[in-house]
Amino acid sequence: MADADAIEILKRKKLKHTKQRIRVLEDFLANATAISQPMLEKKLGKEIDRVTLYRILNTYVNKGILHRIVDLNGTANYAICSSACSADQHHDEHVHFNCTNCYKVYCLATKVPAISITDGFKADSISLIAYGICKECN
Amino acid sequence: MADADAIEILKRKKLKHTKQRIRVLEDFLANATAISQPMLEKKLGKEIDRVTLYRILNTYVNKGILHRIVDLNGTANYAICSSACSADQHHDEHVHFNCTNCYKVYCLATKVPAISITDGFKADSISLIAYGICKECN
DNA sequence: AGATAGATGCAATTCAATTGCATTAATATT
DNA sequence: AATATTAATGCAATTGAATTGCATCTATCT
Repeated sequence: MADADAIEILKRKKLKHTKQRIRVLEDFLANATAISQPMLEKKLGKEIDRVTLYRILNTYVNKGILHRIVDLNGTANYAICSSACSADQHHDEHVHFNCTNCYKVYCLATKVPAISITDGFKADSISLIAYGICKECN
Repeated sequence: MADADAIEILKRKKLKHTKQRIRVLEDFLANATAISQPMLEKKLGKEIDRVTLYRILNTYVNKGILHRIVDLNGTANYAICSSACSADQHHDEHVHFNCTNCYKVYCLATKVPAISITDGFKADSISLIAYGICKECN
């Protein structure tokens, strides 16, 4: 069952495994696609309080379980990290696609290319988002 | 004077040159750096109504005068486009840097590398944002 | 089982952004 | 130059995402 996977991840990250955290994590494990907070909230209904959901998502981002993608509207979207991600560093980042029509965010297979950063700036992570029309809207 | 430049640009884009539009455009011409809507609003004080400012910024993005960079917080930042930008296409895009400490957005000299997009997706523009500690905060 | 540290839920609040509508200003027309 | 037309502005109200404080509850540790 998916429960086991979720609990396993929480243990590894030294997080208490509450009903709510398991519920959210399971959802991400079941769907490889990115989802926005508002959509996730709608999906969960009254299972989890809005504030709790925000806090869980933040915790997961900080622990390297989820990555956050801010879309065109400035709304946070979340997707599960590759196993290589840790609390300190988010590795192996891929390109995201943000549809200008339906606003959905996709994780593409394309990896973010290495870039050179101007002297004096210290980059921790890089986000590459392509904007356009997605497969579904085409 | 800067006024002339701003009016020239507005003419070229077939936009009415109102006092407010000139004021905003001048500001961007004088400062090559990106600025957020809230900061710009604070800077302008009561010179321009908040809603008008939002509308001017949107118009400028649509006409290819400014480009919009959504930062970590989901807040819109704006910077002047290269001369190559048009209403239809934003060309010649460069890498942006978003400081995780002061939240400022910088336009770096580095160009966004070409990437291959998964079949079925049609990318119109690409945004590459590096997150980390900026020159000032270091 | 009891202690304790941390997570949750609720109410209230902040802050960015948008909408509707009346007013005003800029261009076009005569 | 005055008027008509079209678009931009300003104000009030509203939406929607995200955050904070605080009381309550729950998972882990002893």
